[in-house]
Amino acid sequence: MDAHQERQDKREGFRQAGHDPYPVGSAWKGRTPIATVAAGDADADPPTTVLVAGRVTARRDFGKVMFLDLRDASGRIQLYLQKKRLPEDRFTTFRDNLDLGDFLGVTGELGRTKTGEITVFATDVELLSKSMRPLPKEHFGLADTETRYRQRYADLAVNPETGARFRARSALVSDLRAFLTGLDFIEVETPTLHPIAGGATARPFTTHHNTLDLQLYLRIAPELYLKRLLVGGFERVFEIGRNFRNEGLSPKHNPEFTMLEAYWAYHRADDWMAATEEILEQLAIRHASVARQDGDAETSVRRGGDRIDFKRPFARRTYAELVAEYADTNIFDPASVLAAAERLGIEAQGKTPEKLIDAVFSATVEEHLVQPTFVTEFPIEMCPLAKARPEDPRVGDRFELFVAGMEVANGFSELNDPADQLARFEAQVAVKDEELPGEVDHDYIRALSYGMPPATGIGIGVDRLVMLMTGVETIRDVILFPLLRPVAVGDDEPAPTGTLDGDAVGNGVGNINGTGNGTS
RNA sequence: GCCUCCUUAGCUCAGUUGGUUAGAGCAACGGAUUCUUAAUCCGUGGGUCCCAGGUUCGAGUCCUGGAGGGGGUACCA
Repeated sequence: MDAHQERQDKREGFRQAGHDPYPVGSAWKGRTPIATVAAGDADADPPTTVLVAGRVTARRDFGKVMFLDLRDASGRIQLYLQKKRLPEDRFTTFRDNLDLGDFLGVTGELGRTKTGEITVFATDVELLSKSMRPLPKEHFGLADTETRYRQRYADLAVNPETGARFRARSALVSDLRAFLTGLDFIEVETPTLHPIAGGATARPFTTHHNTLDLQLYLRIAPELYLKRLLVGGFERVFEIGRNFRNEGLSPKHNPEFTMLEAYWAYHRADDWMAATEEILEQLAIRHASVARQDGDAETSVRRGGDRIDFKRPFARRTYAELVAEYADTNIFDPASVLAAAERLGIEAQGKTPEKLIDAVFSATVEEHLVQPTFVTEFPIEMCPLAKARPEDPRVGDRFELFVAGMEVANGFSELNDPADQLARFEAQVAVKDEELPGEVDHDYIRALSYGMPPATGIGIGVDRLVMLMTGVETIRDVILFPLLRPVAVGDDEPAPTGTLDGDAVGNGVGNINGTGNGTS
């Protein structure tokens, strides 16, 4: 008999004893979080009565008495079940049919065991949900990376550091939002279904809308919509949302990822650099403690063998001087760039000049940008949506922030000259590259032609930021359900058969038409 | 896409130059046990060694192909 059959028998055992294995359980709505109970007065006389609920994660059985560990989102507490303190037959039913992983609701008195441990001495216990599959053993954890990603629920259930990392992510995103709203930015939501995939260079996912018989793209960036809002008079806007790029997977890339984009009228790229280093320094102080060791500065994180310090100000280096330093190349001299590509074994054939420069930069400079560094003054050809710098029109008024060799943010002074923008769009379309838009976004040009105030915009890769702050080296560790190739899953829990009004069927058939909880 | 490494019980892992019936801990099952906490003690069951071929007297182990995953690389503002 396999483990699943044993649990089916136990579930039936609960039913036979009059316990619904899947009750609505609302009596525990008023339960106290376990951490709060555990911090309560265990020595009160008379003892405090408490209600707790959670998952059973350990069991120590003494025949007529039983210790359980109960865990909820806030923490863990020990339960003490004793036959004579519980209602008739309750102890026997639970002793015989309880499994690790089951959810219980418990009423009890807060007290201490002989060893002094704060414990809930149960006076009543209810099964709140039966677990039909053994969780990985808590003590050994779940180490297999594939299982942790495919079955994140199991990873979260047994590996506390996983849950902690995603709570840190949530808190960090809240802070990002609070920082911007504190500067009077307003948060907006723009379309993710785009008729033209613009605002970045990337291969898009395609999809189709039936009623309009329309080919659509999942957005590769929200940029062009957010700037339309600048035209409309929103002077400070931001969006936090998902972008989709149909490209390879790597420790730094997931096909869908979270981007913060923010646009700030009457400011220029320099202003975003200053604001960004302030934000990141604060985030490091507040959310990166798990990535630090004793004695590290409060603004620093560890990554591999490196200690990265987010203390302001960050380094500022121009693109040209970095390429000169690490590749001994003059980016403004095509012959010099070509020679560098040859030295580095980069295939120049079929690459536009700016792509070739970028390839040289990636191969030689990126790995050296470990400490937070703003790279500035990108060649203007690499900035199709940015203004040129008035001091040197060969370069855009643009920066990228690199940390640990990763691009974390990208910002510039936004091009608002409609004629210039149209010319650059037309040049992109002429290249006929899968990663460039296939047609000019004339509506965007029309918007610009109404007049867009001078402004600066920034995009921050939220997943990568969370990686840095939580000290992990793969993006899959900060995305709850990273993309994996699907595999067939066996069905070991057949739907109940027989009469539909039998007790064993319960309420399971009420939703068979597929109406979920969503609004419609 | 290419290179490379990994895949053994529910989980974490052993498994020698190819050699008897593939092991351990935890989990599970039966029993004992009224203060344990990785409880303890006695006993039991549990395997598509990722899949399919091949070599061999004999394959978890060697070879070929495939699948899934990790890393690298390519691609990637």
